[in-house]
Amino acid sequence: MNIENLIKNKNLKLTNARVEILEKLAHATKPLSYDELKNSISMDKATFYRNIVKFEESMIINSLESTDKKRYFEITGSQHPHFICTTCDKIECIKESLEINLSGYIVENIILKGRCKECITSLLN
Amino acid sequence: MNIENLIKNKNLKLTNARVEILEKLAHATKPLSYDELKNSISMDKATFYRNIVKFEESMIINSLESTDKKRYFEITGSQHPHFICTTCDKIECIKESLEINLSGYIVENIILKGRCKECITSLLN
DNA sequence: TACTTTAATGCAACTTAGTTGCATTAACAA
DNA sequence: TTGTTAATGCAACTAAGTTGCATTAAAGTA
Repeated sequence: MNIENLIKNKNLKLTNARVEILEKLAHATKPLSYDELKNSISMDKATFYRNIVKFEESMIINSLESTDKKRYFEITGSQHPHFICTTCDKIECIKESLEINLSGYIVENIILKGRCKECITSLLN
Repeated sequence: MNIENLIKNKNLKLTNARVEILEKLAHATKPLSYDELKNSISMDKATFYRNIVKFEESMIINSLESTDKKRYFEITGSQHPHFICTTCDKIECIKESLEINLSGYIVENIILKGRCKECITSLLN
C-alpha cells in the first residue's frame, strides 16, 4: 500500500502536507516527534498537528508520550512494543513480541521504561 | 517504613511540603498528577515539582506520562504495570504480573495503552 | 474545463504543564 | 543559639501543542 492509497482509503483529502508527513514516518525506523520532523517538512505546525489528529482517528498512525514531554508518531501496522530510556530519553522499537495477556482490556501498545543497553554500559564504566 | 523515615533515609531534609506530598501519594490507589493533588496540598507548584525531582532522584517515587499531557506520580515499591486508556485517559494499576523478559535492558516500568473495560463496554452499547 | 462546495492551510495568538531566578525562610549540625 | 545551606513562595518564563480566522486548494459536478 502506497502513501496516496493510505490517505484515500480513509476518505481523507490527498494534500501535500499529508503525503509529506506520512512519507517521513513511513521511512523512519522509530517513532518521530514534531521537533525531529519540522526541518524536513514544509507545513506550519498547526497543519502538522491537525493532520496528526486525522491520522490517529483513522488509525493510520499511533503515538506515544515520552519522558521528554514530546509526543512521538509512527505509522500503524506491524505493532510492536517500545522501550523508552529514562536516562537518555531515547525511544527504541522492540523486535521480539512480548506475550501480554490481560483479559478484559484491549492492549494497543506496550511501552517499557527503564535503562537502555548503552546507558547500562556507561553506568558500569 | 513511615513517611518521615522514607525522607530521612535518603538524606533529604524533612519539610512539611515533602511529608504532605508523600502522605497523599502513599494513600492513593493509583498514580496522581499535580492537577489532582493541588487542592489537597498547601505548597506552591514550584515547590511541588522541585520536590518531585528530588524524590525521583532518590527513587522514592516514580512517574509516567499519560495521554492527557500530564505526569502521574506514585510511591516506588511493589512495582506493577499500568494501563492507560486511550479513550478516557484513565490510569489503572495492573495487579497481575506480566513476565517481561528483555535481555540487555533494565525494565523499570511497564505501561500498556489501549481500551479499558468500561470503554469497551460503552463501545458495544 | 470551469464552477461550487467544503475541507485544508498558514499565520498569529493562545493555552497550560512544568521550569527558573531570586529574595526570604526554615532545617539541622555544631 | 547560631551559622550555613537547602527549601520555599512568588512571579516571570518556556515550549509543546491548540485555536480562531481569513485564505486557498481538493475533488465532485455540470
